[in-house]
Amino acid sequence: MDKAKRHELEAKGWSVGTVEEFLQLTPEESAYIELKLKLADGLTQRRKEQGLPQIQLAKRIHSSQSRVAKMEAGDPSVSIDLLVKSLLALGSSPTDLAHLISEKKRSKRV
Amino acid sequence: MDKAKRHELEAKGWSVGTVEEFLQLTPEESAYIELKLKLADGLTQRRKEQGLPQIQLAKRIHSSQSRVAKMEAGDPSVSIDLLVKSLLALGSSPTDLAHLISEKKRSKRV
DNA sequence: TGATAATATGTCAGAAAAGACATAATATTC
DNA sequence: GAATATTATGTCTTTTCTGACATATTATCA
Repeated sequence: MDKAKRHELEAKGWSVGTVEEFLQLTPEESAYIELKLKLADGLTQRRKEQGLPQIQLAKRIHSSQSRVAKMEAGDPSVSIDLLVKSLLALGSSPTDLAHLISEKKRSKRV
Repeated sequence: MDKAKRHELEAKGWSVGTVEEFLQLTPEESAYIELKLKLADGLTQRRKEQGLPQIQLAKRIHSSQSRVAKMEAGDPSVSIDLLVKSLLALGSSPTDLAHLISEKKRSKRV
């Protein structure tokens, strides 16, 4: 957010902070969530590279389309374990995972 | 294992292979297990660096000494999630985790 | 547009992982 | 080598995660 926008909002009585602040997350909690989101994004990326719909990936990992959707959304109900297993099933190497993890956050298109 | 040793064992009727072969693990399964062991080793390493006994780490992450022991042993009953959360609690950054993951296996002292 | 494919969301029973406790096995120190 | 600290193992109960299903929402394209 740029300074002008922040000041405009604050002038209108909004308190502007990070999502982390808003949700009262500890640094570890937000690090954990960001990690998960990086893996989630990586999964979507890899799946699309291989031209697979979620249902196909689901079959490959013996899961369901809905769970794949939740994985890619970084839903709280999915574990890092499942994400890692899925990435491995798509052919990611440990090094690939390391890259995903240390990568900068990719911003969402608007 | 060196060639001489292998031949010696095979001469005696042993079939020599990898643990992976022995346990009939798929590549993804063994990649998953190796990943877990790397995190487990990293955890032990970090904990000792900070001079903490397992019970102390346990308290910090609101868990128990026995679970920490199982984590460090890479026990099947512990998830990657828990390992990651513990590493984060010890101050590891995402980059640190990435390093752990892409590191070569450390051999056990004999 | 309407038809169809792809994704997202909500729910639930069963499976997996969690913390906790007791206790066994090792290290460490005196 | 006894005393103590640390780590490992086994087994409970409870909590969390999973796959599956139904269904809603959103893209894609004829």
